[in-house]
Amino acid sequence: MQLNRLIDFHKALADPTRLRILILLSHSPLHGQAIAGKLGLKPPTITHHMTKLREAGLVKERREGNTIYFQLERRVLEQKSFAFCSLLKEEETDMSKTKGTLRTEAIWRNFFTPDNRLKTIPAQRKKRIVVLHRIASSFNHGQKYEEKEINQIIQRFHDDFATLRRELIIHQFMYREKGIYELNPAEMWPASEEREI
Amino acid sequence: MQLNRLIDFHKALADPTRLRILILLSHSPLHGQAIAGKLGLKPPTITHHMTKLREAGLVKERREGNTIYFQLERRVLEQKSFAFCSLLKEEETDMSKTKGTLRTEAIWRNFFTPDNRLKTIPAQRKKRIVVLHRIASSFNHGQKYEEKEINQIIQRFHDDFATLRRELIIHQFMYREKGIYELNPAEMWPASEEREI
DNA sequence: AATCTAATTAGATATTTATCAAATTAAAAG
DNA sequence: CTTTTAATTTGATAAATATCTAATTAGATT
Repeated sequence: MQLNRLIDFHKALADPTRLRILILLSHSPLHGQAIAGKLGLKPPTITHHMTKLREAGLVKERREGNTIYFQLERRVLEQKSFAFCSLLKEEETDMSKTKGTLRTEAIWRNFFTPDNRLKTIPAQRKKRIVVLHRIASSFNHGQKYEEKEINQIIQRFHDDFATLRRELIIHQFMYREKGIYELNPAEMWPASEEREI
Repeated sequence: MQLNRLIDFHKALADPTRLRILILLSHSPLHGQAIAGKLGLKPPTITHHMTKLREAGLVKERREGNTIYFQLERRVLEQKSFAFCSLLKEEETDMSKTKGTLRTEAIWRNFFTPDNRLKTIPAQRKKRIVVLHRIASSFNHGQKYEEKEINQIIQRFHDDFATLRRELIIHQFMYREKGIYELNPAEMWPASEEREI
């Protein structure tokens, strides 16, 4: 499991001293004693923290003569910041693959072609919701979309993107603000089946 | 300082048990005993962890009869995941507002050590101007300096104070009159910048 | 070779924290 | 009002960890 890497990353950011170190390094690279000086700590303490930051991949170092400069790895920071969110998303799609109920699958078979096109928009509300679920899942949580992009993506399923777009809003899969669309959190999505709890 | 909130957030994600809880909740809301069962832990332990997750804003709860369902707050998770990156970016733009553009910072990183020494005198005129800017800024407008003082101050940056002093004059950062030096008004200083990216 | 400097390691201490068993509380159901 | 049930609080324990001083190491410089 690579959960451990994730934990080490979050542990690295779970300490005030280390956050302050990273903030300092965001201005410019620094060597150990400079950091110690600015934070009012002793060099061994800095070594301790730099070890953890290094293990998390958040800093790299270069030697210059006798002194070692530490330097922030911004890209790693950004990648790992979202790692857990991504993991949850994977889990989610895995789940819906294995857990999609028979009933749902039947609806899919009826309304989607094998290459993922929507044959017709279901008239019955419950079936329509199931279909909308699948369409909404092609968008990413947290990402903002312009109407053009929305239409494009919906059109991969069906040509009547206007109706489907409106349905996504009506049933709270997404919301619109000043022409920008974004997914609602999954908890706001309508349940497509009975509750399982 | 809202650093504490950030720390609490990362602490929340810095424990394997809590990550597993969040993964469970990403599938569906669950009540305490269910979580305890799935993880092979006792209810008090779950209470302990849910307290921390709640304080970090990562879960909310709803009561149903006697049992309490916990539910993941995806939006909060996504927002806070990037919070520290955003903070660093703000820091950075603050820096460049007060101290110069990104390009300037790159030059600084290349030519100055972290403790403000000039590694080498840039050969390229534009870069030299940027460097001279920083050195000239250590003098006060309106104050008169003797050559000895000038040398001393420049020497804090680089041992070749003669060259740098001459450059400061040539590029009109300062002028000399009867052995007395003084800064020119800032409007006479050469522009160090082309444009920001 | 001898010395200097920055960094690291080792060892000690105090704080935090993950976990559990036992006791208690809160709310619903009888 | 009493009982039931899930959750919480309390108190204890073991593990992790942030910090320091003192000793050591790794590289440069003389």
